[in-house]
Amino acid sequence: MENIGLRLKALRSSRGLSQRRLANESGVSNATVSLIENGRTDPSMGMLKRILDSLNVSFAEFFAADSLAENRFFYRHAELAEISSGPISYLQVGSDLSGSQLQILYERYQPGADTGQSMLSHEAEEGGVILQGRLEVTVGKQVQTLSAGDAYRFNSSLPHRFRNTGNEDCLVVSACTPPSF
Amino acid sequence: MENIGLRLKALRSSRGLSQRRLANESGVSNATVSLIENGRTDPSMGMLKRILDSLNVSFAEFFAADSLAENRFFYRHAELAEISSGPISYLQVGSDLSGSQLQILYERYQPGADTGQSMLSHEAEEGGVILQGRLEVTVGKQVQTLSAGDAYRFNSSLPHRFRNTGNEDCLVVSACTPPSF
DNA sequence: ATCATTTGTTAAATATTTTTAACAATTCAA
DNA sequence: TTGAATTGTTAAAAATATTTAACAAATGAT
Repeated sequence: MENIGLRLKALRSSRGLSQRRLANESGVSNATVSLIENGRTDPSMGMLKRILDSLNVSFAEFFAADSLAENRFFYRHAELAEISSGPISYLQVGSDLSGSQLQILYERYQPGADTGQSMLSHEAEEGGVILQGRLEVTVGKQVQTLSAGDAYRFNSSLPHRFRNTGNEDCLVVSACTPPSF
Repeated sequence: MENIGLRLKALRSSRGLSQRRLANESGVSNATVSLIENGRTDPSMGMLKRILDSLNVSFAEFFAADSLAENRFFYRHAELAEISSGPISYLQVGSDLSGSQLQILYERYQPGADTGQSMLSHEAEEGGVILQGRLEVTVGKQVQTLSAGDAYRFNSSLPHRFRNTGNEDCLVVSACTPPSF
C-alpha cells in the first residue's frame, strides 16, 4: 500500500498538520499514521476512514486521483499542484489534465522574473487576470504593462513573453486550452 | 463497514460469481469474502484491493458510488445493478440514484411474467422501448401488445400493468423520472 | 547555550483481521 | 430418492495491524 501512504502524506503535509496532530484529531495513534505513510502496514478501512474523516476527505475523493480523468470539483489552495517553482512558480488547478481541454494556473512572478525572449509559441488559446503587482506582457509586436485587475487574452500561436517589471511579487491566474504543459 | 459489504456483495452477484470463485480469483479465502460482505470485519485495504482487482474495479470506481451524485458515465452490462430478480428482473443503470432525477432500467420478463393487476400508480413519468419478445401493456383502460421496436410512454399516476404474453423472454429498456424504487 | 517541545520512527504488547477447517443448507444429476 | 458438489457461515488457529511507550533528532524559547 505504498501508494496510499504517499498520498496520505501529501494530503497531511499540504494541510500543515503533524502526524500527532492528525492522529489525535482522528482518534488513532501517531504510530499508525507513521506506519501507513511509510507503507509499513496494510491499514484497515476503518483506520483509513477515521483519518480521512478528520481531513474531510471521502474515500471517493481520496482515490479520485486514480482515475486518469479527474472528477474533483473543488481544490483548496494548498492542494494546487506545483508544476514548476523558482522565479516563476506555477500552481495548477488539478493534477491530471489528460482528457481535459482546460488548464488553469495560479502563477507567481518574483521581481525581475522573465519567461525569456524566446518567444516560443504553441497551438492554443490562453488568457489571464492579474491579481497583484505589475506584469509586462508582450504579444506579437505589442507590449503592455498590466496591474491588478487587468487581463489578457490571445491565441498562443502568436509569440509571447511575460516579465515582472515591478518590485513586488506579481500574481496571475491564467487559463489555457488545450493545456500547454 | 456495513455499506462496503453490501456494495461488494451487489458487485459480486451482478457478475454471477460465488464467494468461493471470487475468493480464488482474488487469492483470498472465501471466509474473508463472507466476513466482509456481512460487515463482520474491518477489511484491510490490501484485501479489498486484491478482491477489486480481480473484478477489474479500481478503488476510485468502487468508492465513486459514495458521492451521492454518481459521477460515472459508462457501465458495462455486467455492472448494471440487479435491483430485483425472479420472473421479472430489473437491471438498473447506476446503483445510487439519490440526487438523480432519472432512472433507467434493463428489464427481462419471463414468459407469463406479470406485474400484477394491482394497477398501483405513483407520481412520475415513464417510458420504454421493447427490444425482444411481446409485452402487453395496460394503461388506464387501454391495452396494447407491443413487440421489438415498439415503445410506450405515460404518466405514472395512471394505473398500469405489464405482462409478457409471448413464449420467449421479453426485453425492455425503460426510463422513469423521478426514480420509482 | 540550554532546556523544553515537538518532530518522526520503532520494538514489544495488545487487539484485530485472515485463514483453516469444519458445518448445515442448497443445487444438480442420475 | 440418493450421492456428490456447491452454496454461505462460523469457531479456533495463525497472521497481521494497532497501540503503548520509548527513542533520537530537530525546533523554539529564554
